This record gives sequence, structure tokens and C-alpha cells, in this order.
Amino acid sequence: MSKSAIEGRQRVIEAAAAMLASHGLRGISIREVIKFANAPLGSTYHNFPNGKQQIVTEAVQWAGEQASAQLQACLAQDKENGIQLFLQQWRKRLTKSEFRHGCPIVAAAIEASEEEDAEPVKQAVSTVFAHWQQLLTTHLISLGHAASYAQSLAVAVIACIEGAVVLCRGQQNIAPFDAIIECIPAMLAAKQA
Amino acid sequence: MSKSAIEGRQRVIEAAAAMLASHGLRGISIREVIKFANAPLGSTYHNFPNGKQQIVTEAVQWAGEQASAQLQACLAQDKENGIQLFLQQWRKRLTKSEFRHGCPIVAAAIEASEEEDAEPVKQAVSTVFAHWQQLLTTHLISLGHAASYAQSLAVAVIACIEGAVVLCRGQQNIAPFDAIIECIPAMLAAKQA
DNA sequence: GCTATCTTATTACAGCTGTTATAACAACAA
DNA sequence: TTGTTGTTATAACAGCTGTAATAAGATAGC
Repeated sequence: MSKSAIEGRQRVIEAAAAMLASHGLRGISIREVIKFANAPLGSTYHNFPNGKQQIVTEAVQWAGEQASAQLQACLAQDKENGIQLFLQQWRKRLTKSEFRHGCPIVAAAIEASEEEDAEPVKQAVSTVFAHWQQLLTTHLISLGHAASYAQSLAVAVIACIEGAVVLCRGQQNIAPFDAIIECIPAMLAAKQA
Repeated sequence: MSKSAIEGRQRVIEAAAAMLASHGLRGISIREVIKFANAPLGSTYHNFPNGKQQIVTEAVQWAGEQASAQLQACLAQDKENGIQLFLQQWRKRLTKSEFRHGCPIVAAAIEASEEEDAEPVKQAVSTVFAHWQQLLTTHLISLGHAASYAQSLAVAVIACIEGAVVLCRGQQNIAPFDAIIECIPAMLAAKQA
């Protein structure tokens, strides 16, 4: 496989992830993704033998890893306020895109749930969510929380963030995100269930 | 307009809301909704001159009112534990549908955001979210929270719930919902920001 | 019963979708 | 150079979509 072909393949995945975040799973077509990525349509099924399902699956995995890396960087940079750091970064991203850019994993989770031949997509979504939870749980334990409560807390924080992103998009307003930035510390302050 | 026609119109709206919750905005077609509602296809543009956009808009409004009524009933029934009551009802609904049934408003919010001619849908989504927030805010104030913090808290609780629903669907597991049921009280316990 | 209005069945359209087949092209090994 | 392989352009497919027009049917008011 030539070098430019590899780059083209990766461009398709990243384009799919970006368009997934703004248009949703069924809002994107192979033709549009390919055009956005400046990649050739003719070689789509050469690079992705399983078609759209495979493109979406790899886009979810890639976007999930990107977010994980970003979260990990925040937590490593400031152990006490790493979560707040992460929240601020997402806040900026939301406002800069004028609430057009959501979470691609959420989009895939919602739109792939009742589709046939979407098992790989659902599997990727589940894995990404699980990885985020594990990252946060570990961090919360290192902050002194009890293991079992840390697990619940991690899930609750992720739910809060994802929900707030949806609310911001729905209301075209950053207020929901500021609300969770204000309220999440109260959850984190409670040391036990 | 005949009585059966009115009933048919309403059935279409409710079918659209139900299918929106499971299949998403672009996962449903007029033909399928009509079939599910046992309504005639020929009269679709008689009942909904603006086509699919109007059906979805009215479905969002109807589903929003249903949820509002349910929330209000819970809060009225038990002032102290009304929110927990509401959470338990949603928990049951999720498990009974085996995580197929999500929130139709969230689906509309995500999938209508970058579509043309979807302003009415987006407007309906925004109104529904705002109404929920207002209901919860009023309740939290009556529980003794400061007005401004009550507002943030209301948004955070809604975000938590919506996010947890998405996580449950993504992981095919009720654990995320149990996690927020466990963690939300900590947020509510903090009387001030 | 007759008329006017409300309602619906049927058919058709044009556009987009994922996918596939075919053939032309490039790059590289012998 | 020859041949083989990796890559792509082009075109076509069958299926679905929202939408529209037409004409037939049902219903209510007189």
C-alpha cells in the first residue's frame, strides 16, 4: 500500500469522525465524507471492504482514542483540577463551533442502536465509553474515593458531560455546560455514597 | 374533520414520537410511521401540510409534554423524593425496552442540528428543554435552594439523565443509570454553589 | 337524494443512498 | 521491457426517500 493511500485512508476516518459529530450517523454519506477528505471514491471498498459500517466503526474508535488522550493529558497535568481542565477544553470547543460540533460517539450510539449490520459500530461505542469510565475511575480512586463509588462517579460525570453537550446543541447556548461545570464539583466533593 | 381522522392524526404523532426514540430522526420514514400508526399514507399532506418536518415537530412537542406531565406528577406526589421517583420510572422504562427506547427529544436535537428546513424542529426541542428546566428549577427553589444555583442544578440533573440514557443504550446495560441515581443526591445535597 | 367538503388510494417523480462491476491507470519486480 | 499488483475513475444497480398530483371514495348539511 502506497504512502499516499494510507494517508488518504486516515483522512477518510478523520473526516467521518468530524462529520459524525455534526451531522450524525445517517446524516453523512460515503460520497460526502470522501469529498470532504479529498479522497477517491473509487477506492472506498478497497480501503474499507465492509463499506460505511467499517468507516463509521473506525471513526468511532479514532475519535474515542482522541478524547481519551485529551482526558488523560488533563488529568496528568493537574491531578486536583484535571476534570475541570477537561471541561473547559470542551466548553471552548462547543462555543467555537457555535454548538454544531457534538460528540461523535453519542451520535453513533443513538443512531446505530436499531440498525441492522451495525454490531461492530455498537461494539466500538461500548468499548469507547468503557475506556473513558475506566480512565476516570482510576483517577478518582487516586484522589481518595472508595473504589465502588468512584466507578459510579466516573459514569455520572461522563453522563453529565454528554448530556450537557446535547442540551447546548438543542438550545444553541453554552449555559447548560456552565451549569454542569458549576455542579459537578458538588458530586466530586462527596467522598462516599 | 371527522373524529376518526383526528384520532388518526394523533396516532401518527405518537407513533412518530415512539419511533423517534428508538430509531432517531433520520431512521424513520413517513411510510413506516404511517404504517405503524395504521394511518393512511394518502392523507399525510392533508394532516401535515409541511410534511415530515411538521410530523417530527409535533412529535417532539407531544413527547415533551408527556415527560413534563410525568415529572410534575412525581414532584407533586413526593416533594422530597420526587426526583428519585422520576428516575426510577425512567429506569424501568429503559430496562423494559432492553435499552432500545431513548429520548426522542435528544434524537431530534442531535439529528436536526445540521439539516435545512429544520428550524421548527430545533425550536420545539429548545422549548421542551427549557420547560423541563423551569419545572425542576421551581421545584428546587421550593426545596430551599438559592434561585441561581437551583437553575444550574436543574440543568445538571437533566443533563445527567439524558447522558445516562445514551450511555445505557451504548452499553446495553442499566449500570450508568444506577450510577446517576447514586450520584445525583450528592449534587442536590449541596445547598449552594 | 344532492351537493360540497373532507378524506384517502394510487401512482409517479426526482433525488439520494450503499454497493458493485468494469476497465483504465499507476507503481514496482523481474 | 514485461508483468503483476495496488489503486482509482466511471458508470450503473436497485432500493429507499420526501413530496406531489390525480382521481376515487366517504361524510355531512340541506
